[in-house]
Amino acid sequence: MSSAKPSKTVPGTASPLLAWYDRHARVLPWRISPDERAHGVVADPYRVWLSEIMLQQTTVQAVKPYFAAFVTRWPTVEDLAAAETEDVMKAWAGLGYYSRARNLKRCADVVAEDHGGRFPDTEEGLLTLPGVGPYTAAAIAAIAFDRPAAVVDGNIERVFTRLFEFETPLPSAKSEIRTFVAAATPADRPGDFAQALMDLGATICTPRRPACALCPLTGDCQARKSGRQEQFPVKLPKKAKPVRLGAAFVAERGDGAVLLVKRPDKGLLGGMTGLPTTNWTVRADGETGAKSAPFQAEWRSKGVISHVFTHFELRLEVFHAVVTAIPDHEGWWSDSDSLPGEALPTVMKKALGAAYPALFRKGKS
DNA sequence: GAGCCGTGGAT
DNA sequence: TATCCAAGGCT
Repeated sequence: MSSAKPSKTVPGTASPLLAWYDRHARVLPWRISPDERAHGVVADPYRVWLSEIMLQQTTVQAVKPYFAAFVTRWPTVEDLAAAETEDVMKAWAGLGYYSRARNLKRCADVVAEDHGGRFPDTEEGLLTLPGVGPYTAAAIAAIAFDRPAAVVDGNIERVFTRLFEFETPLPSAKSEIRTFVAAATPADRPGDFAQALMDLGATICTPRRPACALCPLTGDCQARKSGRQEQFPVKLPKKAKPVRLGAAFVAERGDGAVLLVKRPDKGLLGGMTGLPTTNWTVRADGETGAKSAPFQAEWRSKGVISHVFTHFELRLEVFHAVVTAIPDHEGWWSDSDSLPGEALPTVMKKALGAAYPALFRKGKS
């Protein structure tokens, strides 16, 4: 239940917002500026789609270099469809949420093979694509095809829960928010409208200390009127993150190459490259020491690295050994030339950094 | 609906 | 240091 009353329209919202956007739109590599759009420049659906997938739960700053690398290497959806999944995973390494990368490749294949290389231009059609959910379908429909879709992301949730003081905690309030956004979305410039709301949420209507004095909607905002703008959105309390323990093993061959393995396609770090590890368990038992190594060697501890995942914290003890006899073990040996290009998630680079401080500093390659 | 799924920057 | 959280989707 919400204290906000349903309404068919949101008077005065679209016009001042778009006027603000015309002056203050962020300049982003995947974006058509409001001026360009007004002069008939059309967005490239491939770039809009790629950016929207990368931006899921990920900051603009983190996405920028990945977006540039992808569009340089794979300028069109056909190019991406022709790529090897393994190369896509390598290019995605470090960005997180790796199921996005697999779905990205699957989606490119579907668009290339089933849709003649053209993205569906309706929300319903886009929703059928792998990795494209309600938000992304609406965003692509609005931004790439200028359709009046109700785009609701985290920014827009924050803006609307403040405008109308939604007391219902997220995520329960989502459907109600969507109704309000749909009512507010104009038939004219729906793509710019959605991007304007997101820019407003990112730069003015921020989670903490929103700059209400600079907001084009400040006169329409109920939370601002009552001075409770920082109380919204209301969210359910979060669960504490348990700690899991484990061990990782850096086996070095005589020539310096390191043994790597491919992780299962599903689950944590699915489809990515990693070091051989134990299972990661909440119990500090015999499965976390050198004796749990995949094969016999002169294992020496190189310390414990800590890494925080979405739903648990990992403390990983890293063991290193120079192996003389080549062990019978799955995987491949990667030398110093190929190692930086492997599909290694950040936690694995951290573990390698414990064994080779000079090569992997702070988890970077 | 709720759990799973990464990472790095800001405060 | 601890906490939050950023253009969510899948199961």
